[in-house]
Amino acid sequence: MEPIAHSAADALFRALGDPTRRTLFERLARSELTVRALTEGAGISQPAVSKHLAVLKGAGLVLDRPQGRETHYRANPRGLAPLLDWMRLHEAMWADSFDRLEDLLRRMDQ
Amino acid sequence: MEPIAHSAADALFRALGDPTRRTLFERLARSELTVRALTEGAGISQPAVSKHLAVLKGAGLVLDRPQGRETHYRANPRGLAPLLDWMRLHEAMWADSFDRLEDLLRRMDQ
DNA sequence: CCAATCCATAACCATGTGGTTATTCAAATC
DNA sequence: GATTTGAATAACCACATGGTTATGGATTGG
Repeated sequence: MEPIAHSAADALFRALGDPTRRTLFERLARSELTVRALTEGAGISQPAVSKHLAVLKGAGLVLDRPQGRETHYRANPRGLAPLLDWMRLHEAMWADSFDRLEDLLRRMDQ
Repeated sequence: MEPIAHSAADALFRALGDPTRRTLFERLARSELTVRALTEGAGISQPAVSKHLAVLKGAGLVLDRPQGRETHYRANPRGLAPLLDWMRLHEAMWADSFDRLEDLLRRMDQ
């Protein structure tokens, strides 16, 4: 249920604001993993992991690939694009540091 | 549920995750404003604005300049640096994924 | 076919968060 | 000096959030 129209950046910031969730995302950025594999070492229960994954998926940060009874998750390479878009709005505040990321964004948009 | 390692990126993501707070930050990125000026047009009470400003200040996103009975706030030009650092940390990761994909496509072409 | 496994969902609980109004203190203004 | 004004703090409240255990549906394996 979404009574208010949140921007894409909203969902991204909120999703990444939780350290546990950000850790899950970082693990998925390295390799595709099942929920089972993610649960091991996460320090929380499997349902908690599933809920975090649902949030990450809702923010467009991860993609899921159901295969039989297990679900494989991986990072969405373009998931961070809206975050880069938002940061570009404030480019003036740190323009000198922005060039490399801007270049990356261009490559991701291909 | 005791997140021990609270990184700077944590505070940034959490602070920017709230749309009201991000709007305040964006206004301050344009010009320095008093709490009074920020409250007008924010749609919330003055104490609510003050609390948001305290969060933004805690995240290093804004700086305050008390002057007499009013306090002027402005965006901290270096406030977004940790966020940029976090993205740079993952830049290599994205690039790797991207390179692997390019590599795969190249091999398929032959 | 039956049992075990993987994952999502439901139901619940404690704490955090964002808002309010009331209050206080310092500083302008009269 | 008295009053008004700006901003932070306190006290409180409703709801969101992140965790748990319990459950169920689908799939795999013996």
